Amino acid sequence: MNVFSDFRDTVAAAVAALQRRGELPEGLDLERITVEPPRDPAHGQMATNAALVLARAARRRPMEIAALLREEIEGAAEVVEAEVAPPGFVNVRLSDDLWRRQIPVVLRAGEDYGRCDLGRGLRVNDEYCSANPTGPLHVGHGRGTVYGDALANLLDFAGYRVTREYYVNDGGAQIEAMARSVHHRYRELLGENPGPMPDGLYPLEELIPVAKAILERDGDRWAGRPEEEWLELFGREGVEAMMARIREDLDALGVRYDVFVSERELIAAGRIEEAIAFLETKGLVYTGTLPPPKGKQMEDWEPVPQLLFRSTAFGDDIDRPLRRSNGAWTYFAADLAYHLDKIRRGADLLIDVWGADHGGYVKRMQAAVKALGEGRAELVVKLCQLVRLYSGGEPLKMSKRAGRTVWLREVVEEVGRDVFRFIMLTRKNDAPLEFDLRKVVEQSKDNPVFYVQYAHARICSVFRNAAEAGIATDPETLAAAPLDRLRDPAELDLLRQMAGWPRVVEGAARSFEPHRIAFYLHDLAGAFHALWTRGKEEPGLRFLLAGEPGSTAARLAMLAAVRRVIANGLRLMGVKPVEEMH
RNA sequence: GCGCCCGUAGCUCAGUCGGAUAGAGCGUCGGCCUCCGGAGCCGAAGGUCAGAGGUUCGAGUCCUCUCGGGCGCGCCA
Repeated sequence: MNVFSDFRDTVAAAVAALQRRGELPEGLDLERITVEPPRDPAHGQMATNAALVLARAARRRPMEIAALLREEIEGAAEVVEAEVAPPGFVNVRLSDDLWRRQIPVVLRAGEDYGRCDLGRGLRVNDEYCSANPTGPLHVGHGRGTVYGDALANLLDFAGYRVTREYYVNDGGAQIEAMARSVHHRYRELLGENPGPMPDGLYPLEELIPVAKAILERDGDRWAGRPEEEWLELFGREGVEAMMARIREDLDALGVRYDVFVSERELIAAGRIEEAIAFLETKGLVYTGTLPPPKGKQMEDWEPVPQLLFRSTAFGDDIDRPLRRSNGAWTYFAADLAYHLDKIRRGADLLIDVWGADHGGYVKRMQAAVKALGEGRAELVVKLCQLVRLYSGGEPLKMSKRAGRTVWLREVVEEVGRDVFRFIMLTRKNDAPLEFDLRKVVEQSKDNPVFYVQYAHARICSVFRNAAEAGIATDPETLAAAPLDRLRDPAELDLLRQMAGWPRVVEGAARSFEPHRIAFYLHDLAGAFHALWTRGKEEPGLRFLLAGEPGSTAARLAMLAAVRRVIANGLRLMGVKPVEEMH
């Protein structure tokens, strides 16, 4: 299917041949054998460590095994040259033709080029963003949201069955706080002058329209009434309005979900009791008293017997409370119900994307999933570090106080969806990310998005020029192109980079690291830009050559394939490939 | 005090399942626009991979410890 997995088969065949000849023992562990393009081009285009890995079990010297492997591999198809390098690598040069033949492979596969079956249809539930419905999304939410969305694209492409999910925390104390905030605004609108927004409530301006809508519909009937009468209504109206706003924010980012799950509905359906009853049957729930946290001053700490989940049985540091002293369920209890719900809906792998400030929650949730899934479901938590926002080198403080928060949508509207998404994916999820608003819009040089998009646009430009010159660019012509005209090292280098795409997809999917796509595309674009500039110095290397229809067709086929790979990569990132730069 | 994450070039960061002489962008210095789009290309300088042990044929990568930074640490979500 791709050059790398094919060569892996070649190596495996060579090992098997040596086993038949009695040079290597049977029953070797081939798992640790790797096949990879060496960093140093002097080491060929493909290298394997097979001899090094097998030496111990085979009780032979690595160099001896390597020499034997070299003989076998040299006879294999597409291998031009194989050599042994100390301490026992076998380095291989593959035929130019093999690389050229990747062009029709790419063109035929089209949008599916790079798709693989790594996931084998495994059902993945990918939950990301899940911001509380108490306000619009801010910039900090954007990173996890883009990460989770790109990860979903990636895993889908790698053969997983992905559900994209948003957990709406519409049931906790924060909703009551929002309800009171709306009521406060309601009283303001009635001219009651209730004073400044009390601490712990939300001073967001975005809640004023919610209060206004209630006022217009219900008049002053909730004024001066006890909380029990209006709290739920105000909370529900607030959640509805904020979720509508959040959906707009998600739209602006180009993020779509399959499922929104409401915490309130789970609770109303008795799912918490269900989850806890299930754990009780396993003997994992008990009433006990937790020790005070060490090293942290807790003046008001009092020993309180609570209903606890025995998470220590699954690697957590302490057992975790399920009920508060006032009898209410903890957030963790609701999360048990929610994760049980995910498992029951049929997920083999759960992915939770959280902010780094939730790191302390990982162990207990993994313990919970182990207990609830009885070992059948796995929970992977990906923590996204903070986004440090700057403007022209000056840090922007993002405090919770009203007016200082930077809303996601403002930023997306300012820099554009594609730029925002790409930048969010230029860092590993567990590394902090610097985002400078002004640099990103003013200085495109600092912006890897444009570098990649420029490559795509330049290729499109070549095709526009070809069309103007009356050169055929239809798929049949490109498919019939004499690809052996592609002989320049820079051309072959570009083809080799391009052929690495399936390997990048696999690696990125395996490690849940969509950022690898961004770096790969940057490198691929680099190889293309380099070739482009060579054409300035050596006119014979230009893509469109008057009087040489064969070479022109071959180069157009190559460009079409490279453009395809760039487009596929950008698509997984959720970034639009552009045909022209402005 | 405990747990999790991080420490790689002046800055921001990559670094493949443990592979060979550690890379990119920005910044600095020097080159390339009669020519398919210069938002581009080529070159130079810049590194005790925080430190010390260990495992291994081989460690930026795995293990232990130390130092430094971030996040978190009953009944908040």
